[in-house]
Order: sequence, then structure tokens, then C-alpha cells
Amino acid sequence: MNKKIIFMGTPDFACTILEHLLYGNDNVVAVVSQPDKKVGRKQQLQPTPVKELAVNHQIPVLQPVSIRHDYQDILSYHPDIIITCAYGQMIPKEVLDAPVYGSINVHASLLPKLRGGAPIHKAIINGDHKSGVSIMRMVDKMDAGAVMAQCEVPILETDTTGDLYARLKTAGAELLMESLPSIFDGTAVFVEQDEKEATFAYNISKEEEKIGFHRPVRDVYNHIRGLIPAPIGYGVIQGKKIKFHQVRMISQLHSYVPGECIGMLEGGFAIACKDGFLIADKLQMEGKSAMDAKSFYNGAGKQLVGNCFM
RNA sequence: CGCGGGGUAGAGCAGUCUGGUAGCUCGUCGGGCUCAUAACCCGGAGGCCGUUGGUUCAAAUCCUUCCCCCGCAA
Repeated sequence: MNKKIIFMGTPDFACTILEHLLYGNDNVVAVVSQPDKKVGRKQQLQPTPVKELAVNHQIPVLQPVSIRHDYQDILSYHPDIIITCAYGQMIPKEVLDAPVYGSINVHASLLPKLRGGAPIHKAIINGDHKSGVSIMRMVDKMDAGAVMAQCEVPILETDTTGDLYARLKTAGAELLMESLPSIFDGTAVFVEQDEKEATFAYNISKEEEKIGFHRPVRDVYNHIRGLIPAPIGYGVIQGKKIKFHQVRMISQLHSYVPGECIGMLEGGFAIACKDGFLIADKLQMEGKSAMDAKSFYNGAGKQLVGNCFM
């Protein structure tokens, strides 16, 4: 294959896709990624993972602040196809329609389910038992284009977003590599999505990062593991935030108040929920580094026993 | 100069305001109890109290320099 490809993507997830494209000797003529972002307390400028990878391969990188208004440079490469994955901006129709083979996207869900920017997080938070990747044509509407390939990936009880993320990005990359030939030779079949079945997975909001314990323990557990390893869920107790980096759950009837700190249970720091206990194995007080449950209990945790998360 | 918390034994913390013997929980090592134990009891080792300079008879503690970690905001 010697088609001219433009790849558009931003985070680590998209890197895996790009890596496969490069390994397959495809002709990636340019990469489009989000502008470098200031990050951290020091506000240092940091390139996106995709940009870094592209630079290492001497591929030109474009970083329009607004691709809606600034896309002439992209068109000047006259790509045969545009492949996107988690780019982070809505791409204007003028760009999508420019390549001969059109523009396709790798999305981390079984479309039409979980359209949007956080499909992996939401799959875990929802307690879904399966997820997957879809390859579809890009249209003007978010993740709504016709699908030409899908691959199902099971979700385990213990999966965090990070675990699932790792499996999906490999699955996505492999599915794309399998699918590309059929797109180029015209045998690919694109099937429109059933709009009635569509669900959405918008980006995680600040409010969604706060964990409430007045719910069934499984919901709490799903919520927390869905936010690992980022952005990390937190609970509030005595006016302080505590983040949960690693958790388990125990289903068990009890007479504690939901949200109450129980102390150490089965090696972790236990918090009462409805119908069970959330067991935290690794947690972090605001202003402190993350630590294991035992360390936490030796210090601040002991004083929290009997108190409730709000 | 965006706001804020912190650096004390291998780990997590108290002590700092009000200067005066280095303290707690856990771990570790040794001993005891026990059918047995991650339980319980006894004992030990392990600290330049982040760094620099200063104040003082005396500094973990007060003032000062720099370094590092983290939360928030972006």
C-alpha cells in the first residue's frame, strides 16, 4: 500500500494506532495533533504523545488551535485517506470529504453505544461487561458515521479504565490494520448506525470525579475503578479530599451508616456503602503522596474511623 | 511571582504556635505465651528532625537561603 495517510490523534491511545500504521510501512505523510499544553504546577509546555511519536519518526506535525478555521495546511498534503483516533476537535466537513477514500475514525466503544470522548471510562462506570472498538466513517456529527468494522472486548470485574484502555488500544490498532485493505480495494461495507440505540459518553466532569458512598457498593466500586488511573475519584471527609487509586469491594449486609469509615478490613481501608464495603488498597490525602492502606491507617486513617464521607 | 499543604527511624504520623531528655502506630530483630497465628506480652536495633546561614546558654521548634514532594486552579 502506498496511499498517502494523514493521521490525527492526541493521547497515548492514538499512539498505538499510529505505531501500527508506521510499522505497516504505510505512507503517513503528516500527523495532526492538539497544540502543546501547559501542564502541571510549573506550567511547562508539553507535547502530546502523538506529536512526540511523530517527531521521532520525522513526520511533519500540524497543531492547529482550531481546525475548523485552520485546515488549509492539512489539505495541501492531498491525503488519500484521513485516519483519526481521539484527536479532540470536531473536524470540518471540508477536511473530512477531501481524501479519495474519505476519513475514518477508530472509536473505543461498540457504536452506536457510548459515543463521545470518554467511552472507556463510561463503560467501566456503567458496569458494562463488554466493550470494544469500532471503525467508522467520520461525519459532521460526533461518532455518528457508518461503521465498517467492530471488535468486541470483554470487561472483567476487576478492570480499571487503564486495564481496559490497554486492551482496547491494541484491539483498535489491529482492527484498523485488518480493515484498511478492504477500504482501499472498495470491498469494505459501511453500515449506518441505529440512531435509536445511541448512547453517549461525554468527557468526565469535575462533579463526576467525586465519589458518593450512599449507593450500592457495586456502583461505588464501578465508579472508582472507572476513574483509575485518571482522573482518579475522590471522597470528602472532614473537609479534606481523599483520592482512591486502588480499590476492591465486599458485598455484605451490615448496619453501618453509608460513608462511614470502618477501619482495616481484609488488608484494606474499609468504607461502608449500601449492601457492602468499599475496600481501598491505595489512597491519597490531599497534600500527600499516594500510599498503601496500611500506611494510611497508621497515620491519618485511624482517626477517621467512625467518621463519614459526605 | 496563581492559591495552598508537606519534608521528623524502613513506612505513616504527633511534637513546632508557647525553644529545654526524640514520641506514637506499623514494620524489623530477639525473647515469651500458644495446638497455632498476621493475635497477645516483654525487650532491642534503627534519627545530622530536607538544606544553608542566623538569633540564643540552649533550636525539630524562632528568623533566613535553597532543594524536593503533593493538593487546587489552569
